[in-house]
Amino acid sequence: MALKVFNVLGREKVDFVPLTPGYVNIYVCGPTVYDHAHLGHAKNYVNFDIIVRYLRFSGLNVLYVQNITDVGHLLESQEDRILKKAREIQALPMQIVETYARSYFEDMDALGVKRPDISPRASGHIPEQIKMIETLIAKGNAYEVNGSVYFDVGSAPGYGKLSNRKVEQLEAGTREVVRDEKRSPEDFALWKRAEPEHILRWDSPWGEGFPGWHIECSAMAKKYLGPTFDIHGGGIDNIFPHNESEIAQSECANDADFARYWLIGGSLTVDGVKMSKSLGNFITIKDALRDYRPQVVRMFAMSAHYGSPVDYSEEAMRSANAGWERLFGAVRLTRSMMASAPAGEDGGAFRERLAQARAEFISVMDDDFNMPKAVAVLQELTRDVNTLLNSGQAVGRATLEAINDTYNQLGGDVLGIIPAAEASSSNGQREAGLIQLLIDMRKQARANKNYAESDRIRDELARLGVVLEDRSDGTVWRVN
RNA sequence: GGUGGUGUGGCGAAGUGGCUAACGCGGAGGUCUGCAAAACCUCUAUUCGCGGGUUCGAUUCCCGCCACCACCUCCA
Repeated sequence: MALKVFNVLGREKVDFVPLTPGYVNIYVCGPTVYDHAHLGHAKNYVNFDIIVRYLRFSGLNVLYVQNITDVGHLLESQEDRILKKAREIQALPMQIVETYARSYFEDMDALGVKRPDISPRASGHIPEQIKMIETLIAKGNAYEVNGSVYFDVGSAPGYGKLSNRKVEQLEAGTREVVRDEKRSPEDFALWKRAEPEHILRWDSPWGEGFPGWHIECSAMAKKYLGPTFDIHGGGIDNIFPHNESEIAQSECANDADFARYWLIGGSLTVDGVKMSKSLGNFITIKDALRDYRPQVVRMFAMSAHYGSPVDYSEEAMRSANAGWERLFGAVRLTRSMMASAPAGEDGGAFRERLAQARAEFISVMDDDFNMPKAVAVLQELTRDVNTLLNSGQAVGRATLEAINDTYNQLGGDVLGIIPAAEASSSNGQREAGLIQLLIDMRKQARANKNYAESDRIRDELARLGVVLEDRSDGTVWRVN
């Protein structure tokens, strides 16, 4: 395969060559679970979901690890985010973590984001983190002060290579307490001494404390993917200091390259400003899913290249919705025609069109996962599908099935925007029967030119969310 | 101040050294329909932030400038 990716480490588009042919190890920075996930998370994780789905579609064996951060993030005030939340609602820290970790998975499941193969938690990997910190101290890359351990940035020659920062350019840290202890302002914490009021604490060789934020990803990536692995993903807002620090720690501790390819996703913005928990300008995934189908949120998430920002607005969501409706309308029509289509009949010409769409789709996805263009390929195909299906000529079942398969694979398996045909329940069958009865009654009314009655049936059904469309070969319905 | 990124039609957005600058949304007109809806067709950027340069030719390469965003402090 000829997959190319834009490697942020080096800032150029390069051929993607897995470390082990046929296998891809990928690590993506996961959320800190102290609140419900918002659309910014949705964009990022949908993007990486599609990347993983496409790698698998390409025949690669993917091991996908995404952490859950449940300890270690400090606020400006030196408070732990999770502890702060716990105090606010009078709950144990691990209750908070559990609540929002579940919420996160609920949201991702709802969005059709496939679960990572491994979702390790920082709090469950304290020994691994301690061990890595000990290694760093032993090798002279870290030092202990008053029960805390800091990474000596000056000892890591490559520090800054991902974000193109030089240590001397960095603004000095502003945290008084931290600054006093650190040898250099740019050094960062690997382990923090726990003050008496700090509930989340573990024993360590340096006394009771808790791990710094960056070390978890280094320790867990190493545990599950090895010292060197293929892809590290994350959001642009974590490129510095988090990702940069991960690299420094891991490469110093392991004497090996860390991730070989860095794929960094652009932020979701609102009115041009980043959507974030701290700014409070966020829309939760749960809220968004009350108004839009998960497939529409996915369409929105891939309206720009994964590395670019996407701006949220009602208009953008409506646009994504309308675009999705057009695509799915063709799929729905294909499926409904399959039920009554004549068997046999090859439809050779259209098979070629489908093969062309598939080839184009692969070609654009191979080019650094160009999702907007992949959607465009499906939109162009949809024009031809609609033309065929509305041409009035009989289309054989084999052709319809080939069309359906193409949508299922490219739009369904890879992009996750075409839901599989749902098996109808007995309730569903009863509903379909009742609607068909009304359609038959309306047909009779129309035959009698009793349009007042036929329009009444159509309007009443529309009020219930059932839309009727008259085609030359009969009336079809759909639930809006 | 430093670093990274972006600037393409009413909106979102892809893209390329030169064929008609994708695709979607929106808008206008048309076909079809009892009317709709859906679909399809046509139209909707002589132009790609601004100024130079390289070139036979640049939106695409180079330089400068302007604007916006992100990061440098917690955030995917």
